[in-house]
Amino acid sequence: MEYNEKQLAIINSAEKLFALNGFDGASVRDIAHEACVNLAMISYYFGSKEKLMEAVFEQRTTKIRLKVENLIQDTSIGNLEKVNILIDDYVDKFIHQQEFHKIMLREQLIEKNTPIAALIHELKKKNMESIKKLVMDGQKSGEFKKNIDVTLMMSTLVGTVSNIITCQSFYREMNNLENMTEIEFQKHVRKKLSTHLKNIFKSILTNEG
Amino acid sequence: MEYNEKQLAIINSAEKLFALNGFDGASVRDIAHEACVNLAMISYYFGSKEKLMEAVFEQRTTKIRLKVENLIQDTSIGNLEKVNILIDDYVDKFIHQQEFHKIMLREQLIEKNTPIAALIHELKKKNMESIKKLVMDGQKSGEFKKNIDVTLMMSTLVGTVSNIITCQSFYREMNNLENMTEIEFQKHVRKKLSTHLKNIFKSILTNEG
Amino acid sequence: MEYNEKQLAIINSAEKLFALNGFDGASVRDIAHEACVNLAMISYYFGSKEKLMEAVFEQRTTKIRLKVENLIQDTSIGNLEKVNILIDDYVDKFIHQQEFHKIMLREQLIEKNTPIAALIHELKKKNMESIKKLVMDGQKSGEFKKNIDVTLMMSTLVGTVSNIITCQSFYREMNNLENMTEIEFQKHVRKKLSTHLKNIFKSILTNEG
Amino acid sequence: MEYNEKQLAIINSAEKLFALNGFDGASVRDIAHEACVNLAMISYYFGSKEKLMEAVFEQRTTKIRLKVENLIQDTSIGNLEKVNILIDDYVDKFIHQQEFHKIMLREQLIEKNTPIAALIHELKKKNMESIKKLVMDGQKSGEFKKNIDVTLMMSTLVGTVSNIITCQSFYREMNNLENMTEIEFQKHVRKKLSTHLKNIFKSILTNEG
DNA sequence: CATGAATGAGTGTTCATTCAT
DNA sequence: TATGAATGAACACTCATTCAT
Repeated sequence: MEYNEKQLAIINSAEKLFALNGFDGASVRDIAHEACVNLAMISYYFGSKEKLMEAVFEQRTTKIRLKVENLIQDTSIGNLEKVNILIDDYVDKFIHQQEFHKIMLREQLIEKNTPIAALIHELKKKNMESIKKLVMDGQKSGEFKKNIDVTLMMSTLVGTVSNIITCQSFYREMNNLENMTEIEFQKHVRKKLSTHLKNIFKSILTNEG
Repeated sequence: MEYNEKQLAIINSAEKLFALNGFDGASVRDIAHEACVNLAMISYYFGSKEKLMEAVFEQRTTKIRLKVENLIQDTSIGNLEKVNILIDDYVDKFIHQQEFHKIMLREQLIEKNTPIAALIHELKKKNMESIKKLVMDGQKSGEFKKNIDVTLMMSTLVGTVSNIITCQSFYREMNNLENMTEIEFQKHVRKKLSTHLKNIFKSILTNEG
Repeated sequence: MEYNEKQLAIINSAEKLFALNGFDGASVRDIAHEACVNLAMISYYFGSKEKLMEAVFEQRTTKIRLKVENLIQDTSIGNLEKVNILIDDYVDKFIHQQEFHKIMLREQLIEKNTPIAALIHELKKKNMESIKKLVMDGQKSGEFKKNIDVTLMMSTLVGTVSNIITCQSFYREMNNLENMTEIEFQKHVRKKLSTHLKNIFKSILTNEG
Repeated sequence: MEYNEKQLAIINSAEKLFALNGFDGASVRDIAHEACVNLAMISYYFGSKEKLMEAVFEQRTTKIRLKVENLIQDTSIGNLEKVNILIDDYVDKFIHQQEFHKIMLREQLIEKNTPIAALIHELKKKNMESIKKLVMDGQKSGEFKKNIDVTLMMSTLVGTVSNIITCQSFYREMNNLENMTEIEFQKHVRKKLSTHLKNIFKSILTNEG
């Protein structure tokens, strides 16, 4: 699906306001105003508020899937190194698409079988399969331990990053980083998170620290 | 603050629907209907929808704080063991108050300075201070390593548990546990999460695996 | 009808708030709060908000009627002097029962046949008959002119006083009396109004100025 | 500000119902029904019930101010004649805009500093200044007496007319005019009021009757 | 006698959506 | 294609009143 300039403006504004106020808390009026388009355009282009949310998801998730699959199939990189690349990718993705990921976190709290829930589920399933394959490869090659709970491991990756992103102002306060610029802070968190998670994963996957 | 039966029914229904649909997605009508009380009772007892949300928080958080502080001060337990108890407490709390914690996760996504945001902030700050003290005690006694990023460590604890709770149906699917009863599943997850987190914390805090 | 202390407190509070906010604008909650009585007491004592309004009227109007009738029948006073006494009475009544008269002004704007409208109507009718008799007496004695439109004359009396009372802050401003105390101002207005109206009535009723 | 047909229908219905029931007594639902428009249109066009009231005022008061000012500046008319024209204008205005003037009377009973109170205040102030100038002109030319209380004089004008308008059914009854048509009655009252007030003003302003 | 609790009807307002143009 | 106007449904909340105690 390709969108014109106005449609993209709507999608971006929707992403921002959905992230900030939630689906119900963000009105199509506000989104239209933020995007500087006529209110009726949203229904006109996307059909409904729900369909707009789906468009936001579709727009942000299409590029994500391929990356992981390509990485797994690359035979020139060791499996632990692949894991480390994956961690860095994940951290980066979260940091640079904070708004979208806030929407995802929110949507996962809803237990209804919405089309968006289906999209998220599929995305996570595909990802999980790739990671499982990666772990099995590592186990076959002797790099990784046996008996690794991949789901739990991924929960730690996703959960830790989500938590830091969600609570970044708290993180700043706890570590006296209130005066850092946003850019500096992102750089700082990126480094810290990367090291922290790589250490954890090494400990989970391999036999020594 | 003590609540009568009807007030508690309202609080419980509110907790459930706020968790399920978010603050804006849950209407006071639905909450009143769920609690089998007249619509006007909610305003009558709590003043407003916002105040009801605050009552939900107040009701759930008052008991939490003391536990951690008491644990820290107990001199009969080793520091690593204290950490393990803390992990088990945390996992249990999340599992048994899933709905409330979903509300907390949601509220933290909002960046506004609501009274509830203040309550959450205070709770987290107090908790963090206790944990920091615990880690320092462990470092003084030589049990724990130097240079431990407590904030990151706690993010891993909270984030991992949150993620598992949020995505429990996905977790069931990934591990072929769809047919487990809710009780069995909780027991299973409790054990798994506990072991997983204790391993991670041991690796973070101490020098060997 | 005799009222106990609480009932009188309610009536007084009702008078104040009805005058300030109108019948619909004053809630029974506010009245109960102002009177420091339980909300349910109002329905309990007076039956309904409407009945409370009637009680306010009944309480304030019972004493008024007699005065005029007695004055008319007094044979020791000249008719023009009677008119002057009447004017002074009227001015005083308005000044000292401002709140109640504001309610009356408001009620007369409503064209519905409420019980209160009937009370007001009866009061005005009785009054008007007395005045008509007074004017006829004066005409018979030769003190007053023929062809006097008593209704119009009374409209000028009532209308002028009402207008001054209603717009007293405007009157203060126009005459640079903003710094006068309430008591001083009432005294001032009383004198001014009295003279003004007596002059007008003399001009209407008699043949020279 | 120019209004379309629907907006004018809303304003007219609002004027009618505000006059009849007061601001609080007239619901936007009733106004919408009276104007045969959808309930939401009122918020859509005017923003709120209060803003609608302001629109009613704005719509009715814009044309009024100029008239008086132009009259004062006309050098071809004597000052007493100007006063008489003013009286006729005033009487006419009240008779033909009864509903709006009832709203004004009501609003002046409220002592809050609403935007409408400000509008009324400004209107009255401007008017009063013009009249003061007119009286001073008359005094300079020797037509009028010295020591004239313009505020009281205007209170008599406005108050008398207000009272007659407010109590017109009582006036009909007192003068046995119940069977007159509305038009005939207006004509009758107009004539009576005009003469009555002109006499009073002559007596107030000049030295003989 | 008095009242806290409770209620159905009603309030003004906002919502996502549709439609005529 | 684009939009100002319009709408029915729903919103949170307040109302005057009632009732069990």
